[in-house]
Amino acid sequence: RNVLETPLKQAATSQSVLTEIQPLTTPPKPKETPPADPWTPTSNLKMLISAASPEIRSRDQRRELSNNTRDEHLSGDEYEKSHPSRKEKSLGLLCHKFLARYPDYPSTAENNYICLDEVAEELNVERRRIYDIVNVLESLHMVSRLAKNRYAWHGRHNLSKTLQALKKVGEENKYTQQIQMIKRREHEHEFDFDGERNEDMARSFGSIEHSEMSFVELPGMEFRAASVNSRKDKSLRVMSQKFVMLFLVSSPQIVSLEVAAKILIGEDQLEDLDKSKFKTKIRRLYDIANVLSSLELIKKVHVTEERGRKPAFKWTGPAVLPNTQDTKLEMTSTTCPSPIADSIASKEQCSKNLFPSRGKQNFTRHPSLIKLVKSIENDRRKIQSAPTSPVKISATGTDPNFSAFPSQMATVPAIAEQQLEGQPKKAQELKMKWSGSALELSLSEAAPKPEAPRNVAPSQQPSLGLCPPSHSAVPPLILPHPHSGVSYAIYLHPSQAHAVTTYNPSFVLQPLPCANVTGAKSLNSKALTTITTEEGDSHIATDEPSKSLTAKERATVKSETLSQRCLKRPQALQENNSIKRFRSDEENLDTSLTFFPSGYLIPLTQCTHGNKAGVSNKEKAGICSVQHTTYSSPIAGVIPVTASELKAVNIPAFHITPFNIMLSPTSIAAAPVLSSSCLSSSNTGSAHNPSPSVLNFTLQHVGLIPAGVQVPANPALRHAPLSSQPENVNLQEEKIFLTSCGNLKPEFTLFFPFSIKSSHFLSSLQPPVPKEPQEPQPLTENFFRTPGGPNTGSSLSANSDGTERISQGTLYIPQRKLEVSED
DNA sequence: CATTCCCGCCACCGG
DNA sequence: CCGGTGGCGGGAATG
Repeated sequence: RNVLETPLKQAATSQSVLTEIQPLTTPPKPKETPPADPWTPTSNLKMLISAASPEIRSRDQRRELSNNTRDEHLSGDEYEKSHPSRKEKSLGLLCHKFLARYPDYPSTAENNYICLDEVAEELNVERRRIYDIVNVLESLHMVSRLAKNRYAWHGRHNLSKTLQALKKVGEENKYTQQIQMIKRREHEHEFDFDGERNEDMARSFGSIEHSEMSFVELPGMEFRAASVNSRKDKSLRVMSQKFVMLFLVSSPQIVSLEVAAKILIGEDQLEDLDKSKFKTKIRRLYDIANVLSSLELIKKVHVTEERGRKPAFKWTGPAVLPNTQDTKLEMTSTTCPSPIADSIASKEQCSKNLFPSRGKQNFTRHPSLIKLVKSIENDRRKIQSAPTSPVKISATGTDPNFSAFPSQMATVPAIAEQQLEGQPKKAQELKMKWSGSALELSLSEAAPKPEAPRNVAPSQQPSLGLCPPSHSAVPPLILPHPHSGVSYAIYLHPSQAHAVTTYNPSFVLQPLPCANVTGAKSLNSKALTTITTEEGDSHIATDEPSKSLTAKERATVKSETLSQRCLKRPQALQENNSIKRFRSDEENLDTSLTFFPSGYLIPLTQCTHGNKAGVSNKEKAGICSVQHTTYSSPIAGVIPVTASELKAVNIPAFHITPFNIMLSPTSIAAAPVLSSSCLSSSNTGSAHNPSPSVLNFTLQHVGLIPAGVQVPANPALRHAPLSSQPENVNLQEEKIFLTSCGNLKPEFTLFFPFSIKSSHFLSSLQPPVPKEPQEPQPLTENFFRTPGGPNTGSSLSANSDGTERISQGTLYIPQRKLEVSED
């Protein structure tokens, strides 16, 4: 069929098109392509430029010249056709145009409706292409379908939430391990896989890990018309989500197409490396990647492994912070116990459902996990009682607005602004964004030495019968494996802050936990303590490193455990009873998420329509809906709710977490900025930097850091090699930042983002994993290939090359085997 | 030749 | 039953 036709058509098209034939139905002449396009801010321009290869650009210029001066009067289609350049028709470009039409952060009030027909027409493309774009946007919840030809534009408001959710789901799915496995396999390829140990692992992964997953819904919009969110969502959307998950889960946030494709395929059917299928998958991934690139969430790079150079993409989007919200909730929870709590649980459940795993039996609870949970709960209590607990603060403000914030908090923004000063444009942008977003500084401390993963005796763990609601708190603790460390976040803005935090693994600095700091912190420390048995005082810097890592891991694990538990519960999701139960159980907990009958997760942030619609009927719905209402996005304003609801509302709104200042998302640069500032001396002239004093001030203010402690501006930064190359920049920054951290205190250790330990630990904790000492950590594996490595034991030594080794106070410069190169 | 990915056929599905 | 959706894969551009 196609075979025959295609050739003809194409032949025809290619030629005729060139000439000028275009059976466009489009009456109005589009000619938006030209410079006249209203690109969104600077970013778009940049993107465009970067996107377009030099050749194209030159071509464009030529075109302009030839065509006519940039006269407005279009000479018509003539030149239009003249751009046969394939690139000009690229999805990425098209996506840019598309995005240019809508604001990143549309106000709720606006009528952000998208009519596909219109758009297609205006952009002068076939509808089909629009679908491609919209579908991936949908996967990020940047748009939602309202009806037939209509979509609602949400922009980046929920983006952070979506990412968080995706990350979580990704973690639950053990994507990290899957990636690992694939890489390993490929590495040892024909070597055969029947290897003893590997085999086991492979098996387990293969059968168990892959699960089918359906679209991950977030808050806000799904339900509406049942019709709208008809299930059966197949690929693109889901594929896009999975793809994103891979980034969020892997530590160097780089994912190669090949791996992604394999994983995406693998899920359904255990691999049968169907070649054509693989090819198709790749094609689709390119489609998705193009859109994501337009969103500036990823960028294309190449990774050079021993096998050669492969196409890959690097995450450039906002770092997905652990779970700020949860953290916040945790803190707040004290004051307001509420239904919110379930949200997390429900969330997990949802995700679980999404990823049905075949073997329930597979889920094992790791004792340590259990312990963790418990400890957390305890912490919570303590926190509650604690005088200084943040809770109070949040409690204080009844008003969801952040105006209510305590004075100290208020200062933060100001500081931030100051910091921003030196930068020309960005600074401004940031400022603008400020209002809406929180500035995030995440500090984490690294652990110098790898420690044995678990010190804790298994026996100790008591098992909890319930799904620990508390876990709501957990999420925050969970840092992506690579970065250990607790981060505290201060939300300047209400939850929805689209704020994309820049929590970048690489930049994470962890302050040692101070005893009295806020809940989140305390949680961590406690958790650690408990788990680790050994150190009660987390506060002391020394042990921190190991602890923190552990903590993270544990947290992670724990979350898994929880979710698993949830699964265990009989059809909890679907049943009212179960729901009720949840409620009661979790009453004390607060989470930002609410359980939704539909099985979708609904983020607080966006529930705008939610309240009207769904609520009324069923009790489940009622419950959910209520919560929804409660959460209604801050932007929209507060929606009146019942008292109980109110509580809930407040919580989310305030989210004041101990310490995390989030920079506006857009400014991915944010993190970098900070870091650069640190080394400003050597660095280019970007100017200013957040002086350490400011930082200290802030930290102290917040209470994260003991008054005495100071974060020095670090001279050490200078050490960092400067490279003019773009790619290197990131690394440098990372290093630098790290260094500075190290200076912070003797206790502080530099922490390399890709540290093995964490992952290592993680893996060790994982239930499903067989007895073997372990496989090499995920990260490690990617970047550092260790020949014999896998079995080395828990020590960092895993990196045979020593790359991973970290010593206190030392600048740690990773040597990557893999090289990432810009396109 | 390899990578990237546009184009559009056509199955499907929701109204 | 029809028109909107969107899976899917050929094969053209590009590298």
